[in-house]
Amino acid sequence: MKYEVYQEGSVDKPSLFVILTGSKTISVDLKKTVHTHLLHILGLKDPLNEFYSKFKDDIISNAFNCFPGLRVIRASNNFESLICSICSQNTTVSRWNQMITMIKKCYGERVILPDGTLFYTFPNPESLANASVNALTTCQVGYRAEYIEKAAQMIAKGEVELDSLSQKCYEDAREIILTVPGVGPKVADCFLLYGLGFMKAAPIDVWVQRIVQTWYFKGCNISREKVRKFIQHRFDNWSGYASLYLFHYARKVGITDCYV
DNA sequence: TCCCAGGGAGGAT
DNA sequence: ATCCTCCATGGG
Repeated sequence: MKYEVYQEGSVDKPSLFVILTGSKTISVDLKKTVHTHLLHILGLKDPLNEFYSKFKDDIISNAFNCFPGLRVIRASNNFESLICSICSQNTTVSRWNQMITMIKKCYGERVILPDGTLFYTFPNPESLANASVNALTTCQVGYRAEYIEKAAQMIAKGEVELDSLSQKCYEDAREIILTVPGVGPKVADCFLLYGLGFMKAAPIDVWVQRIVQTWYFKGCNISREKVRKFIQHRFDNWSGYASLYLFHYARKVGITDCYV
């Protein structure tokens, strides 16, 4: 008896499937395993109250109040997490969702649940490694097609072992994943946080950078690398959470009227 | 038409 | 190390 967890849909319509294969009866042990896995990927074990009480400056406190209970959702599959992170660069969330949906439809496995629900799994590294850049472009991924193909080939060949990265320290894992085409500082930290669960990872995108510059550095221009170091020095193992809350807060209140 | 979107690579300085 | 330009694509 085995189980697999699939996260589906979009930010607006998230859904989650647990697929059990094997015998018809579900053992108590399996129930426990699935339960534990779900607690983990939904971040339900993360002690948010510790986070909220530990950091109380005006900015982060406002973010807490805006999104109480917001959690870091872990990916259930490392390869999917890597490709999704690569796709997220320089685009909008809606187009990002669109890209992933297309990739799954074109290269994933079609699954129909007993209740009739239809969805597609995320393709394995081999499937994407064998896809031509030209064919990938039909998934509306633009210039990222080349990144996706090369990254998939690296993983398929075993040149980078994603699963073994979680055994290493954050810095070593980061250095290795940065060698993958299409993976820069921000994409690397997305994968390290949401894929591998390194809570020290802090993805610094345009929003987090501008917000940190405005709120913590009086509007001075700070490089993304320095912003990352600042976040990690300040929030340590809560850096991933800090960047998540700052990101959503920045987008909610905008960048001009941040002193609320 | 121009600019931006949860950036990265390659090059020049 | 830091700064530039280009990359494909859709929406404002």
